[in-house]
Amino acid sequence: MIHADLLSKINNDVYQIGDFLPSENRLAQLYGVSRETIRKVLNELTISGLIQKLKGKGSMVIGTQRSDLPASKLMSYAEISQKADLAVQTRLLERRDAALPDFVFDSLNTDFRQAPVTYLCRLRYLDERPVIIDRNYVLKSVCPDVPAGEAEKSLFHYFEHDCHLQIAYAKRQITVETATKEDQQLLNLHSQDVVVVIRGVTSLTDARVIEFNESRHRADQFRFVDFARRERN
Amino acid sequence: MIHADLLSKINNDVYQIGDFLPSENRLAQLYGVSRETIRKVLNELTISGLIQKLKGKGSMVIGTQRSDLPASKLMSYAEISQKADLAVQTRLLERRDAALPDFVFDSLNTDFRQAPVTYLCRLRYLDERPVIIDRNYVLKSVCPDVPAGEAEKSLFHYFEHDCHLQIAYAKRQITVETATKEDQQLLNLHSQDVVVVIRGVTSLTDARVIEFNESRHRADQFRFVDFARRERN
DNA sequence: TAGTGGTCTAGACCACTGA
DNA sequence: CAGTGGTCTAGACCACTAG
Repeated sequence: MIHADLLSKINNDVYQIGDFLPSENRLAQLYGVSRETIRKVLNELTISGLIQKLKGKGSMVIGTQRSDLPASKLMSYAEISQKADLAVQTRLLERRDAALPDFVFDSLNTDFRQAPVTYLCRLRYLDERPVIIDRNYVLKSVCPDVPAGEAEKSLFHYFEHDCHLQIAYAKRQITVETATKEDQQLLNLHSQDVVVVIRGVTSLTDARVIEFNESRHRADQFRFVDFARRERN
Repeated sequence: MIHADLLSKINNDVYQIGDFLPSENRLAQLYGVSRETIRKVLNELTISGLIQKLKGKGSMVIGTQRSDLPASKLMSYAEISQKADLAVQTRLLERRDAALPDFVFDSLNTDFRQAPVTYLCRLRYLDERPVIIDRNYVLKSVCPDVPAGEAEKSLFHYFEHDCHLQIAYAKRQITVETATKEDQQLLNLHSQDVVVVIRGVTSLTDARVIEFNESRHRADQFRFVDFARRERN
């Protein structure tokens, strides 16, 4: 893959921040493809915040993946941990069949009222300390069951490799809320502390919803990195 | 613009969530362009989270802009307020020449140590209540001056329309921190309260940095909406 | 089978940068 | 001026979906 090759060259400083990539025509020659094909790859790198194209000059490297790791990408906790090289642990606290509690999420998703789900509650540790409470509501209509063993590893991995379901996108919302009794207990917080709450819906490539989730983070451990491009009008 | 036209049709429910757009070939006919041109537009809508393409079936509408307005887009506060139709006010608290305080931002940007900037501190009100403290450090080398009048309106508007500088992208980081004395005073908080802090760097289309900024939000008013797509491997 | 999106091509013309 | 990226085209072949 051309994308993967350029990506690794950027991440490994073959092309450093501030450098220009070879021109589109040159890259087309080098990889033996047409210029439009190269442009599609460069476009992806642009969106990811790795390069900036300068008209008449070339494509300049402006970032790497390793520099802002725990980014806003759609990655599972397991994947992020692995990339970030952190000492991480997951403990499954609860796993049971349930109905989707309709008060938990936006009123918008009325289609899923009382839908049967597998409810998972997991506690994430960083350096032996609990930092995140993860709750997942996996729709049984899409994924009938989630083995306890898999839940302790990676949900995404289970969906994609064992169930052959392709995760495509997610909508998430970040807010800050006062810690509940349960938050305090599980994350070792005090009554006046707050947690960062991320609620979201995850969907597949065929646009079916597969799960709703809520992630409650210790505020002092929370960090969210974002890259945004301006809409050009 | 084809992009704008499809966008407005999605936002105005001409194509509703769950509907399929006309096929790529049909759209190419309708707009009198080639299919590849249509595909580029649909690709942008896909990235924005408005449609999902289903192989062999078509492009389904999965979201609108109005449904998740204050998104992770790169927009100024003035622009977001306008779109969201909020009763908003901005008060300029301070504006002076300064040197970029090197302790404020990542150690990475060493190029800018002690660079001359225009420092702005603004307080944002929502429904008469102060909710955000915005600090900007505008590089004088790129934008020599920022009139007080413009600062009270929109910085982005001033950059783009008066200075003819094109904003291209920004890197931002969200954290939660305990409120400083100044936070408490300006945002009417108590000593044990926290604020959501967004720090960022804004760059132009020619990859020059134009400003650093820090945005301190009342935690109870903070909300961040994100759409993320899974990298396909 | 016909229709859909996924990918790629070879070529054209433009606007912009820099020497 | 030559070289760069920006945009668009007309056509090809593929894999997938549905009837």
